[in-house]
Amino acid sequence: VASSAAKSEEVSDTRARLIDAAVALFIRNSVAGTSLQMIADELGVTKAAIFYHFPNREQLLLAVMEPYLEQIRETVHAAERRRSAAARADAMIRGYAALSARNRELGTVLAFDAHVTKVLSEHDEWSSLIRRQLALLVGDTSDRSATIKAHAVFRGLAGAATAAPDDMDEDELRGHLTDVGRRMWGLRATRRRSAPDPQPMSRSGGTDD
Amino acid sequence: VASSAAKSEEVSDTRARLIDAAVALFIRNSVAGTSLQMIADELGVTKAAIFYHFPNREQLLLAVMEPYLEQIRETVHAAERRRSAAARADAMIRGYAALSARNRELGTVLAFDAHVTKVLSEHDEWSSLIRRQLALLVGDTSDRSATIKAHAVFRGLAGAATAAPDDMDEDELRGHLTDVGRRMWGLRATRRRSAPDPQPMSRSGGTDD
Amino acid sequence: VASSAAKSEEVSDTRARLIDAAVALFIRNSVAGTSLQMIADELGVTKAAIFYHFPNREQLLLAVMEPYLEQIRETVHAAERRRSAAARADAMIRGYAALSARNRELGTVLAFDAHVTKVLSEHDEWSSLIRRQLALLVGDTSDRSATIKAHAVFRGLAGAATAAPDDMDEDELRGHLTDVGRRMWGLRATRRRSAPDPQPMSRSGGTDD
Amino acid sequence: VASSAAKSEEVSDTRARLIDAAVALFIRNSVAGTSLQMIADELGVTKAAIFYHFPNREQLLLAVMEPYLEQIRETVHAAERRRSAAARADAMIRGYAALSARNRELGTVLAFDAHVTKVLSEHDEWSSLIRRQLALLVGDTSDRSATIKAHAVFRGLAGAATAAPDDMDEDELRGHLTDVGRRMWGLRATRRRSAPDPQPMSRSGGTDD
DNA sequence: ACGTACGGGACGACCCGTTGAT
DNA sequence: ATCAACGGGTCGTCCCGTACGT
Repeated sequence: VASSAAKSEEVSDTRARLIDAAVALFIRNSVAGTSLQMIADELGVTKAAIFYHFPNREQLLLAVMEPYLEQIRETVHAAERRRSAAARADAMIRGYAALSARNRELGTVLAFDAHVTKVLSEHDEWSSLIRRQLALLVGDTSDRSATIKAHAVFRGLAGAATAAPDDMDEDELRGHLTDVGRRMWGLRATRRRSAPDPQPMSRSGGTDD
Repeated sequence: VASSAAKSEEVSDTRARLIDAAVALFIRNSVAGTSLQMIADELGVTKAAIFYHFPNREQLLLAVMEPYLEQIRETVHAAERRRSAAARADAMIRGYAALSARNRELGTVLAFDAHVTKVLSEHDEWSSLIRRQLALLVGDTSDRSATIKAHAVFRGLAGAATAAPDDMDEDELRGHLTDVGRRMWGLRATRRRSAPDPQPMSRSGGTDD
Repeated sequence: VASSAAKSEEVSDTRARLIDAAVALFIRNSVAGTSLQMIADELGVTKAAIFYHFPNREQLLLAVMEPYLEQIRETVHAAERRRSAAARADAMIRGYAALSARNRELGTVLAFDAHVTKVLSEHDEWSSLIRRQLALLVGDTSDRSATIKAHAVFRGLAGAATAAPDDMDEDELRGHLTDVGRRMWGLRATRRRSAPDPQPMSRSGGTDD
Repeated sequence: VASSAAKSEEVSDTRARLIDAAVALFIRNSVAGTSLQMIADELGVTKAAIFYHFPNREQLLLAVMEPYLEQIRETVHAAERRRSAAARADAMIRGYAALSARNRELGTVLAFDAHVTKVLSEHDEWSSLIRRQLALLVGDTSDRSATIKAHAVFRGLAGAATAAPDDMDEDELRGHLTDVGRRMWGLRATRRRSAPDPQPMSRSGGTDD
């Protein structure tokens, strides 16, 4: 059992390290600017090693995105369980802020890369996830400005995360992002860790406090 | 005179059409995903024709971005002439909203493409322009959240522009964007629900108050 | 052991055959006139195969030149060990004659090709080797004609080697070249008419006296 | 008449300047390393101007070589008029030395460039000229070493010319080259402008004294 | 006598992916 | 589980030459 476990750890070790190397290079050079050769070189292996663990380039990209998309999935699921539309929106904003704060660099790369967007749109599961994520803010009203505002929230939060100074920790960053996101959406902002806002608001806790 | 004018139109015709084709393809396939061969094919010419009009790929990209960057330059110049910090920030937000509304699709591509960002950072004039654009919002206060908020504004507005429905005209879109931008920045939003601008405007509005 | 040896022979086979093909084509078409496609076609492989064995065209060229440059290095080292200036000059002349006779065709190509000269001048090791080769004849006297004479020797010997009739063997050619070289330099010519060397030699003679 | 003369001067002016520019670039970058575009740029004209004056690249190359080949032709003609074989050889050596000294840089480029050699070999007039040039030294004897020596002379003299220090004037250089050439061929050298050799030798003056 | 605008075809350098051996 | 070796294709760049205008 021990040797088998050790073996399977080793087995998946290279796979995990390949993903890590890919992440690092995606951040440095963007997705399109990173070749399989560069990833292999980063680990000191050959390209063939990559093709052993992944059938092709796209599957490697998907594997890189998986943890990030999983976080989105959880956030969407949690938000969808809220009862009021306002609570759903607030949960989504807080969740997306937390998610962006947690994946400071990779998040921006994945959120804005054209190739990533295209790949996601071709996988039904992911594209429907994106739609549900949007629907949590927009609702099903045909408010002409809602879609625009919702996009502004998502792109704004994702884009702002990379701009954070290096010495700002994840919690503070998440606080700021939640703040901006709520304000964009028309909610009043709660200042975390500072003097709490006395005004009552649609309280719908979960990830905060 | 007529023939001369006709000639000079013809002369720059291919060059202009090359830029148009590049714009269209950049929007469809992103910058990195567009090869010179694709652009040439779009016009039914060979790659050699491209190299006659542009010394290399980067210069073609720069020519594509020029009009967009020129709009940014004008907006920054206009905003910098305001006296109070709040007026400068508001002018910048309104200007960027107008700019994003005017260049609905190309703007998003240029604003988020990693390769574009890199090319711009290598040209001193453009990189300093980007810095000034940011400084108009941030000022020189060392507010830890200001930079984050400013990035959220720019990325949010640029990202939201593409999401607008096709039948929404430029003015309405600009109104919505200005709205979100102002709210993000903590200013009160005016003129919601697309109340039409009463003031006459030279271009399609934005830099005046 | 046998299979391992056979394998390691096979392993470097294509690489060696690429160099051979390059040598043959360099002789026929000069260095500048030989493209990677031509070399690949000669072996029935694709350009990609070349790029697997060499990182770029220049490294292939360097690999082609290496054995030739190694011979120059040995000759220079041997000549520098002589005590008197006259002995050093004579050793260099005899060595260069032997070297030119041994590399009848490739030597001429490499010695005169402008691109080769440029590449060598960019590698410190090679350029200093060329300088030392020259210094062995010129010494550090400021004789105005010495440099000219030395160049005449090197270019003359290298250029004359290709002119040898096909049925002339290496030893006879070397004898003639040594002869001319010595006479150019003002030394008395010995062993004309191809009197065979009585001394035993490791390779095909040249650096011994 | 005056305007016509002025016109035809202007006419051929560009042609001559094109040749000069080509010569300068051939010296700097070798023949193969010089494109028509580079030549056009050097003069500030377009490639079309080149194609007006020369039907193609090869004809331009031929025009560049013409003056140089003309000098060879004269030298060969003069040498062929001598009666004894020794006199012909000496005349050829002196002539080639003078020629190499006069065309210090271009001579080396043309004498060693593989492409030039190939082009010359395709034009009967030039290839026969080269043969006659060689025959003047070799004679028609089938001396196995003669051809080799003759090549050494020509390549040696041409190659040595470029090595001359910049402050050495043409006359001195010619003297040195004549010296080496004669010594290679087995003749005793005459020191020009220095103390003349007292020994008698096959005197066959012409271009010297 | 020369410029404008372009075609057609190379070139070196990468790319992703596959095959067989170990 | 990994490597050596290679195919097939595309990229940006540069080449020579040409048609047409003035």
